[in-house]
Amino acid sequence: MARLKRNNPIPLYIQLYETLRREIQADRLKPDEQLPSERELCERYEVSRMTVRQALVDLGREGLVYSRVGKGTFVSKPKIDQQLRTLTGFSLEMTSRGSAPSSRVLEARLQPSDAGQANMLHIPAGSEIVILGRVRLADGLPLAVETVYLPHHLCPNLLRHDFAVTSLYEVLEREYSFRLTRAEQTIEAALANSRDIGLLQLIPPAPVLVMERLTFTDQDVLIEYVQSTYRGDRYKFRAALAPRQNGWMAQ
Amino acid sequence: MARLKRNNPIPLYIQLYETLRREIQADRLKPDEQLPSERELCERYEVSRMTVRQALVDLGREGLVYSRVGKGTFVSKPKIDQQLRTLTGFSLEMTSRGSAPSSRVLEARLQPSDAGQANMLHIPAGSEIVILGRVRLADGLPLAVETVYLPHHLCPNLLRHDFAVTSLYEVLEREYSFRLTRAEQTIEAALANSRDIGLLQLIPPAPVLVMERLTFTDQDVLIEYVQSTYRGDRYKFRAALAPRQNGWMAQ
DNA sequence: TGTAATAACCGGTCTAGACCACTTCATTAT
DNA sequence: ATAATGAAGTGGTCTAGACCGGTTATTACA
Repeated sequence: MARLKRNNPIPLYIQLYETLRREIQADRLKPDEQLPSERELCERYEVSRMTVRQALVDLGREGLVYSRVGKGTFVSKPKIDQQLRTLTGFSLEMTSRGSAPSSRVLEARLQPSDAGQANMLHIPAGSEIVILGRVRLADGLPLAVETVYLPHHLCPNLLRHDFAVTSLYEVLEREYSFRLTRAEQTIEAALANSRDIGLLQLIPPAPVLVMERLTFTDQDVLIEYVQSTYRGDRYKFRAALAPRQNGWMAQ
Repeated sequence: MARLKRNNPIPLYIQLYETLRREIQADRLKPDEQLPSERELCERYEVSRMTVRQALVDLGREGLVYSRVGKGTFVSKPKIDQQLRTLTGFSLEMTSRGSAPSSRVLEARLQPSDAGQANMLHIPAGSEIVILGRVRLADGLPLAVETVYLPHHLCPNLLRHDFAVTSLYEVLEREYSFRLTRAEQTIEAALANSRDIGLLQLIPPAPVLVMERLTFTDQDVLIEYVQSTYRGDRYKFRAALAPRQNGWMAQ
């Protein structure tokens, strides 16, 4: 059992949160299995109960665990649809719902940014950006067309990866050590244009979901602008809404 | 200044949360105005700092306030687009973005539920449901077609209100004392059908956003099923996504 | 007068307890 | 055998402190 590191810039409750999350996502803790009680976790990890609760509360807010007074805390069943409140990439999302993700790269290049792109990414006009265009497939069927714009100076040499088989988010996290922590996303309906129709094998007129996303790192650095077009007949967004959490550990 | 009630089933941190929320929503605390410091709130309300923080954390999670280390906690600027994470009705949402909401009632009646409706609302098949169909307008222009299904036994005499001018959520909260606290919502793209085209004054083929929502009370009672069709050219959903709160109060 | 050190204050994290209501289960009394 | 009881364990809430690093205004020095 891993010990938590003291005198570390990473707070103890986040270390514990990530420890437990790894146990759950690696399936070492099965759905509906009971976690150690809060007081047991205190002893094992040598922290106070408030610290344990901060970790459990965060896990509960993300739907990974649920708690019952008098009984205990348990691992939740895995969710299927994309949870809007959770920031995941396409690959992770498809994997988690049991589909095999793949990609066909349409373009992967550098170019100087025009005024609009520079404004969107909060960089000086003319500075180089990485453009990555892909068709995203689930179980071999085209599901979305996605174009990502990144400031080149934040991720030099990004394009040496083959993004037909590699997850962009994994590279950004592992190789460049960016922690992607926040995003602003909009969703609207549109009619598929001729490009979408060809790439997604649609029959016009076809409705599509157009998703735009600005993703930020934990340092609040804007790292990507994504525009995705999803097939309207195959994709649905799901969100759990709550005007206030009823206590810390609602759900 | 109101005092918090002790020996009350409502936790102190929720009482404080609601006190501060009322101050903000009544505009007695203006955007970017600084709140009293955590230690000041401790003294004023005679609670410990952890309790104050639970209230502030909840306010922060909803975007009503934001905090800066070394500076203080401040009231956020009001948001414009619909925040997916926040549960609001159409009327409140339009008001908050500066549009005048109105409605045209298409149907308002009772009928026995069929199998599908009963299943959706978790009630016995054949028990009565209230059906309320409306065109929702913003500044006089049709924006959405909405049909709400409610179990009749939860809201008897609901239909004596004129829902052309009355907000359904306000009636449910004020008259029937339901606290609407949680919803499951899905969003997808579709082509407008002939009914939508007529009611929303669209020119075919036109894309629409179809939103479905199940709303629950604080007692976890399912109180409504809503299906809404929004004009794709006039409406956009916006969401702030976070994979984990970076600390409790990540803005 | 300008600047550097300092003290006061801020939110973020953490501790080591406490009491409560609820659940479960073993023990006891009927 | 069954029912009532009570103890043990659980999460939910709360207290009264503590230390840390970031921010800011003041103060003292050059």
